[in-house]
Amino acid sequence: MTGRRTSPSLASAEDPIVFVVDDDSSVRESLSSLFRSVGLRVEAFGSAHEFLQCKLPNVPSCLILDIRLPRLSGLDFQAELAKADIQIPVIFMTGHGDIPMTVRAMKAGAVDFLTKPFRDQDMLDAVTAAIERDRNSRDEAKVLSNLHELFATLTPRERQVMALVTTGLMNKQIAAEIGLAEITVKIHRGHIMRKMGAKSLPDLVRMAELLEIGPPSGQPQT
Amino acid sequence: MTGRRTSPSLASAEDPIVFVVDDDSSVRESLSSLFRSVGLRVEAFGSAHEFLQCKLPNVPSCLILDIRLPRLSGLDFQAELAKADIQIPVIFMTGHGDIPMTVRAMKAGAVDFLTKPFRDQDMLDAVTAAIERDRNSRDEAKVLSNLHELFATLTPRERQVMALVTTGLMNKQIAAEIGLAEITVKIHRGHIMRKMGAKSLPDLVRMAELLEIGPPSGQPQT
DNA sequence: GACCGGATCATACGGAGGTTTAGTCAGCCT
DNA sequence: AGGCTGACTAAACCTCCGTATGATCCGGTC
Repeated sequence: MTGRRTSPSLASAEDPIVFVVDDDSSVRESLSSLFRSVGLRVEAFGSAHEFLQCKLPNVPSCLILDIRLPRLSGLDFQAELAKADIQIPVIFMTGHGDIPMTVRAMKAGAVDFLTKPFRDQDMLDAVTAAIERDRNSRDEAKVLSNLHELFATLTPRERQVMALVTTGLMNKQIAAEIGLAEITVKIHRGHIMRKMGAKSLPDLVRMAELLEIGPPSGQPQT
Repeated sequence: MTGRRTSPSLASAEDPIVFVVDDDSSVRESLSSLFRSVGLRVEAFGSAHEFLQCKLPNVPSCLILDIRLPRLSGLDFQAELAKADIQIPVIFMTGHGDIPMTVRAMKAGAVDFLTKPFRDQDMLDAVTAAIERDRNSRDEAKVLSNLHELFATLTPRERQVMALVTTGLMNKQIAAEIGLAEITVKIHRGHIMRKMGAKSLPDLVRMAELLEIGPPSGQPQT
C-alpha cells in the first residue's frame, strides 16, 4: 500500500523496528530471528531498564513485552511508559498469565496479549497490526507537532485573537472584548493567517480544533 | 455531579438500567439484588435471544454477559450487537474463561471482564464506569443526531454548497465550481446558516466536521 | 543612544459577505 | 389548472474583511 524503500538493502530511519524485552535470551533470539525473517528490524533487551536507556527513533515501532519481568513487571512497565509519555504500542506475551492481568493490560492500551506458546503467525499478525497503528498515530502526531510549531511563532496577542476569531466573533466584537481598535484586530488577524499558513477561515478553524484552542475562561456572550 | 431525579421514588426513563444476561437464574437473581441494593434498575434475561426481543430504552445502560451462553456464546453475541449497530457497553463475566477469549472480548470493545467468583464491589465499579461511559457516548450521539436532523432539512443544492463553503472556498469560486451565479450561492449560503442554526462561519465549519462533510470526490484545487 | 520587534491606531480603498426585493422557470401534488 | 417548492438570477444596498501606508509608543538589545 504505502510506498516503501527505494534502496532495498539499506536499512535506515525509514523502516519499522520491533523492540523485544524479555529476560530469557533464548526467547529474545528466537523472536529476533522470526522478525528478521520477514524483513523487520529488531532491537532486543534483557530488561526494562536497558530498553529505557535506548534512544527511541522516530519510526513506526512496537514493543513486545513479557508480562513477568524480573525487577519491573510488564504491567508496571507499561504504566511507566505512559507516565513518561512514551507512545508505543505494546504487545504482551505470557506463559502463566491470568485474566485480571490481561484485562488490566488491555485496559491500559495494550494492542494484544499472546499466551506462550504462540504460533509465529499470530505474533507476526499482532506486530503488523501494532506497527500499522503506530504508523498512523505517528503521522497524526507529526501533523499536530507541525501545527504547534506554527502556533509557537504567534505572539501572545495573536494567540488570544486567534482563539476569539475561531470562536466566531466578528472583528469589532473581539476589539471590544479585549479593548482594542477594530483595525488592530484586523492586523493581528492578517498576521495569524500568514504565520499559520491558513488559506481560509475554515482552515484556521480546523487548526484551532486540532490545537484545542478555546477562550481561556467562560463562553462568548450571546 | 449530574443533577439526578427530582421525584425520588418514581423510577422512569431518566435512570440508568443494568441488563443481565445469564442462563443461570440464581446468578440473575443475585446480580439483580446486588444492583437494586444500590438503586439501579435491572432487567435480567435467560438468553441472548430474550434480550434482543426487548426494546432498549434510550437511557444510560450496560450489559452484563456471561461469556458461556447456551446457544450463542457471549463473544458471538457481542459481535451480533455490533453488527446490529446496538451500542451498549458490555461487561463480561466468566467462570472458566481463558486469555485468548479475554483478549478477543476486550479488542471487540468490552469495558471489563470479571472472573467468577468476583467481589460485589468489583462488579459495581465496572457497572458504574460502564454506565458513565454510556452516558457520555449517548450525550455525544444526541448532539450528533440533532445535527443530522438539521442537516436533513437542507436541499441537495444547499448540502453541496455547505460542503464547499466549509472547505474554505469563496462564493465566487463555489459559483464557478458548480456553474452558478455568485448571488445564487449567497442565497443558498444564507439558507444554510439559518437552517443549521449556525451563528457564524466557524460554527458551521465545526458542524461540518462533526457531520464529516467533505467534497464528494477529490480535493479542492490549489 | 541607536535599533528592533511587538503592539497600537488612523485613513482609505477594494473586495467579499450577506440581505432584501423582485422576478423566471421547472417539477410535483391535488 | 392552480398552488407549491426548489432552484436560479438581477439590482441595490450595507456591513464586514483585508491590506497598504504611515505613524506612535514601549521594552529590550547591542
